[in-house]
Amino acid sequence: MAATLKDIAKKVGLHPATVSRALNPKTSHLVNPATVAKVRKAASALDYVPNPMASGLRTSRSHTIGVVIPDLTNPLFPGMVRGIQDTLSHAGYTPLLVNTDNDPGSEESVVSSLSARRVDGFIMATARRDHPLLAELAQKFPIVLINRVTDSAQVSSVTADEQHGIRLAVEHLCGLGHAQIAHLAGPVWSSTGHERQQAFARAMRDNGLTAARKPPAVDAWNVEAATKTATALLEGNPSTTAIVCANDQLALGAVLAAKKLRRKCPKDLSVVGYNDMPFMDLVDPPLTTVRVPQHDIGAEAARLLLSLLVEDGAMPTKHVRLTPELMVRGSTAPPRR
Amino acid sequence: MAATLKDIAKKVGLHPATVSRALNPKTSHLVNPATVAKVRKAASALDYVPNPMASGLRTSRSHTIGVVIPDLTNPLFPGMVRGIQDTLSHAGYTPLLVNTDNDPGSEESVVSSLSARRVDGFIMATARRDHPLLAELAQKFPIVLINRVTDSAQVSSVTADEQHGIRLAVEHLCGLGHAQIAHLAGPVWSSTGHERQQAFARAMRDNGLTAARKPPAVDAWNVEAATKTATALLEGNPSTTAIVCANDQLALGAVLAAKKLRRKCPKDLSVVGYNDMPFMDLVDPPLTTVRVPQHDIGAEAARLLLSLLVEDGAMPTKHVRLTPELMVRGSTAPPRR
DNA sequence: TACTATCTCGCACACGATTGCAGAAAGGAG
DNA sequence: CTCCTTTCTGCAATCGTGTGCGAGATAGTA
Repeated sequence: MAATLKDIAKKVGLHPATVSRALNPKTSHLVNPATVAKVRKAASALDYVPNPMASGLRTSRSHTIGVVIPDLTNPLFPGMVRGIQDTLSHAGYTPLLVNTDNDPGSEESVVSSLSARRVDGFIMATARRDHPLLAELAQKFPIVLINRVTDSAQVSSVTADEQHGIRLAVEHLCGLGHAQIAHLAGPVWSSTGHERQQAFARAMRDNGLTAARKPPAVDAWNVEAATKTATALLEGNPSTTAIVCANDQLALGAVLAAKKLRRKCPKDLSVVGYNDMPFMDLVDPPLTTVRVPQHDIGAEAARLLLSLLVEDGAMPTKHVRLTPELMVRGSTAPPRR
Repeated sequence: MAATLKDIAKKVGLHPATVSRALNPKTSHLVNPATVAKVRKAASALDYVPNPMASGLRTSRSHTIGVVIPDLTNPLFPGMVRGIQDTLSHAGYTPLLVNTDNDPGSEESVVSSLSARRVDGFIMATARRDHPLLAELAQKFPIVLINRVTDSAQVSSVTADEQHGIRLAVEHLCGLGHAQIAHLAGPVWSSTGHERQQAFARAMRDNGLTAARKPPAVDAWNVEAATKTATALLEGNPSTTAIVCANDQLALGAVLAAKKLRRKCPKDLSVVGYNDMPFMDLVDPPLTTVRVPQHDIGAEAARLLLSLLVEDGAMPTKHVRLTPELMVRGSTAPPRR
């Protein structure tokens, strides 16, 4: 049905090989400019589109990229995915999207199905600090991590500057007059949970405040788990006037916990989130949060991976950190005295 | 690097063709069970994974499905996409995801890039009521529509039962004692906007109420446009005590409009949304809305498309309607008297 | 004129899997 | 023992592109 190189060749009276060279920008200099033009004209007249399976079979490059995320329904990710899609598609690459639900077993199966598809590389948002599979995979494929990184940093990454983001949150609360500030930490197996926790301790110290040595850590990035942990935090430390949360879901949980304990947010408790998911300006109360440039992270990761592909492994690993921004809304206020 | 049929053949002393038949469930009955077992063992010993480009080239089936949605960052879609992914992957198919931003030009370009990739079929969430490109595409590919349908219904679809969903909303408001109920309609070029509007008129009639002949229609599915239109609605009809909105974004806009006009929701105005996007239980006020089974819609669409693929066009078009459910929350209350 | 360098193009094969066809072997019936 | 059927496997071609190699043509130089 669809036109092939052979059809074009027959039409213009040339050999398919010549047509191939003429249409390929990298080899068209090997053929007479006049015939190139002739071939191009015939190609578009026949609506020729190259068959990616045939060329992929020959060159063993699929022009597809595996994109591995925990869960697409987590509003943090669609923005990043769009950044990836928009950038990759301009370069003739197609992302193949899969979810792991943060389950290592399921990750292994989706990754192997992607490599069965012969993807040319990976963009992964599922890194854990200790991640044997990732190290192994990095031997065979170019990989760029987004959002999270792994401890043994042999893999390139694009993340937000956690240090800076948390500092913005802490200094905002200090500026409002808070001194009893707690951190509601995320899972420690993820770099985001870990780094934000470290960043919090440092930011507190730099502002002359003392943080709890071991902030309570939520064991999953969701509202329900956060509500439980935040309740315990507030019951254990009733003097707390503000909480910096490791992400927006945790912040929503903290607000719910406060509500349960009859503490009004922001009057009795200020809460700061992280990520600025869609509609966080419309929740009750509108959430003060650290906005990370989701689209940019995805786009930058895609660009980085594309350059890894052309360099073909001969590129040093690179860690890009994008700067987040504080969105001040209704969930923070001066402490009650 | 990766093992091929030839490698297996050499190892067990057979011809590649026999190995191919042995490993393919559809042809393995042609080969001696004993040798099948031998081949299988050798295959797993060599970590054999079939090369999809090679088999695709030969069979001209890519085992990929184009999934066309307006915008992944619209929280309505991730749930559907996951339903699609989960179902397709179990059947050995891979979805290729693209966004159109509701722009026909961009839709044409992404669709052509997908057919250049030789997808085996399409799942589309971008149908407009009048949609020439879609009709044309349906000639060449199996297609299943989700969420929206097209007027000339020659294409299978999986949607929510709009009639039923809107009726739930209207009867809920009637039950609370509302009589001055308005509809904030979505874009009329989309079947969802149109059908919900029709459904609203009918539900009102069935409940002995009169609806405005021509409800104000928002021209895009977003909060900003909705706020403007809702403001105009409320200023033009101050006696309105409740609004049924064509989707959640519009409902959020209606709430904002009310706030701007110093009418409290739900005390002075009840608002009902549609879709039940994530976190709609945490906005201010918690949104009463019609929940559509997003994951199920995606999963069902994938199943339908898969059966279209095996039937190879010899299947009548089928329209599946899934039943939505009303989530009663804080944005609706009895009218003030 | 002869020789070399350059440009342009065709030939043939490879990539890895699928499949129609045919032939060998084995088994059964008469 | 012969003939026929069934079962299993090999052969070879094919899908559409890409690419090393070489042949022919043309141009340039001495």
